[in-house]
Amino acid sequence: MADLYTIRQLGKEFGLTARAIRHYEEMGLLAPARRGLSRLYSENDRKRLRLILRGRRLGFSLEEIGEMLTLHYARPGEVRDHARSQARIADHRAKLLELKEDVAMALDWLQYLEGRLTQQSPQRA
Amino acid sequence: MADLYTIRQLGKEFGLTARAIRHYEEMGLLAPARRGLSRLYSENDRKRLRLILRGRRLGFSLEEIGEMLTLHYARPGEVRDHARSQARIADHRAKLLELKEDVAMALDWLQYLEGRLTQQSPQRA
DNA sequence: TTGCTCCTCACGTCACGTGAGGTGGC
DNA sequence: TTGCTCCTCACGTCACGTGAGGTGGC
Repeated sequence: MADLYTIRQLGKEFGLTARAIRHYEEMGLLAPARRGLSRLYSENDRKRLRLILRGRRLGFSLEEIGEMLTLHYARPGEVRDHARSQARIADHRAKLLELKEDVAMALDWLQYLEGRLTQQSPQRA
Repeated sequence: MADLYTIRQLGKEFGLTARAIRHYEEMGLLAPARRGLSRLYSENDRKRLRLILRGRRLGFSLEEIGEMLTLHYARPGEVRDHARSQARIADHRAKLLELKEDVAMALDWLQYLEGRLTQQSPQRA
């Protein structure tokens, strides 16, 4: 009935080891159901994992990601420290805007490196 | 005469500990001059450090960054494995384009979270 | 019973953080 | 001599990787 995933299935889908996924659980970012000792991940767990991985790629710590997940899954009325949440969002936005600049500059840099490589010293068979 | 920096000066400028900068040297990414036991960083060392930090923010390993620095500072004729270098550049470009998407999605997400926060449950003093 | 996947330790690794304890030149 | 900054170990931390050794259901 419900779409359920084993840890290896999720790992394969996202290119993770089972250990990594268990680590996110140890850190309080996931709380899958169990069938006996085995973990069973719901569609919602899968969505949380997707958010976790995006946060990691962007350079956020698991703690920061946990905060944002709590904010994301809380109903607006449940959010405790409103001012703090807004400040964290502002900080993260600032970091992302800098990262955006970094990405653009790095893409230009790769372009430059590639140009130098292909222009001169063509493969002499 | 020459613009020279101490390890703390560079650390302060880039928001790093001296330990971090020494670590990059241990990993072979920097090779500052010495005055006695103390390290002295040139303008070129400073530029290398800037590139190292951008690479780190973008999620590359120190080993990957080292490769790219070697490529960057080599004269085109000196580049050994041409095909490999182009492949690495292509891989990094692909990663950066995905990261660009991640940044855009995360910025939208923050917008959404902030909207939910400010719309409803206005601070009741 | 054999295979496969799951599990829980538990030590290793990468990129540093953080003192501990000591030296050097204005 | 006092302060400051530098140094070299060396152990700690975060986010996992990587076996070791064992269990469970098709």
